[in-house]
Amino acid sequence: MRRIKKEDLIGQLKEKGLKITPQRLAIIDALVEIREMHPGATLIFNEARKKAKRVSLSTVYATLKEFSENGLIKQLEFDRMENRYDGNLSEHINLICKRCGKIIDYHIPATLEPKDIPRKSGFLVTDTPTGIAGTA
Amino acid sequence: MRRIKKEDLIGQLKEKGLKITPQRLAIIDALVEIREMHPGATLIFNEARKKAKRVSLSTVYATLKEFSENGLIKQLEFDRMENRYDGNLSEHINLICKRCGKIIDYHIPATLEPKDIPRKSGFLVTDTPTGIAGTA
DNA sequence: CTTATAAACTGGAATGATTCTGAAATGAGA
DNA sequence: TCTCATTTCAGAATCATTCCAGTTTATAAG
Repeated sequence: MRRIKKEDLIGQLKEKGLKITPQRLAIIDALVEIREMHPGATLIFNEARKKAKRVSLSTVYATLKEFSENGLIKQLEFDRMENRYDGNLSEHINLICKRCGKIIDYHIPATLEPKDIPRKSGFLVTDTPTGIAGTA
Repeated sequence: MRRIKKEDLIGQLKEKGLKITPQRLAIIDALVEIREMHPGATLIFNEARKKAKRVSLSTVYATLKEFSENGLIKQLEFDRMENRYDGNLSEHINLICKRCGKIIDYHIPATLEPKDIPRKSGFLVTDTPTGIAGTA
């Protein structure tokens, strides 16, 4: 699984003409370090605060939104729970439990047909890279 | 990817009648060494300072401007806006379990019509990584 | 080797735009 | 209704860059 790299994110910030601030660096650090899961804004906020004292929750939200709008990270939105943010833009599917909130990056063998997914996993598609408009 | 050569730059300085100063040499060194990234003025400044103690940020700005005005370096080294990270958004679906909490990365076969996924799999599409929010 | 002088350098201040903050508002779920 | 995640907003702070005035320096001419 590919991991996000700090330099990559910073480089993309520059390319997009976004400014590099201590807050953004702290958030990037948090994203890089909390790699074992799909962190929500609150967790990122807490982690970022360890890096830079002056980070507000509003900024975390705004920054994550900014980042995902610019393709630096992926924002995973769900009906009934806190948003999660995914720094891993490689080929994978995010599965999220609506009940307990756990998120897993899972790689399915190429032989598995999409139509078999519901039967085998009972999961719900919440994100696709091919441009499908979202649906409730 | 084009490479910058130190001797080239120095030679061009002479041709253009520009003076060869320690600061400019330091900046050239910095440019040569960090050419794999998209260095901003600040990064070049920091790098140049390692070479020559006496370099100011003002000088870095002025020098970079001077250099690009004289064609020594291409402007794209500093302010190109296009994304150099191609292929970040790969073909995959994010799946979320509504019941048990598992997450699955599913690689979409070329034959599968994205908009058929919800119907065929029983999954729900709520987001796309192309920057178009598809969230319901 | 000097000297003259235009070019280059410096630190700080100015600039315009972006970003941050904290509190209050919103909105959906329990 | 209560709670919690998220958004909004206006003013404050910060960022990247340029500008400026005074000082230093590279280099060509003597």
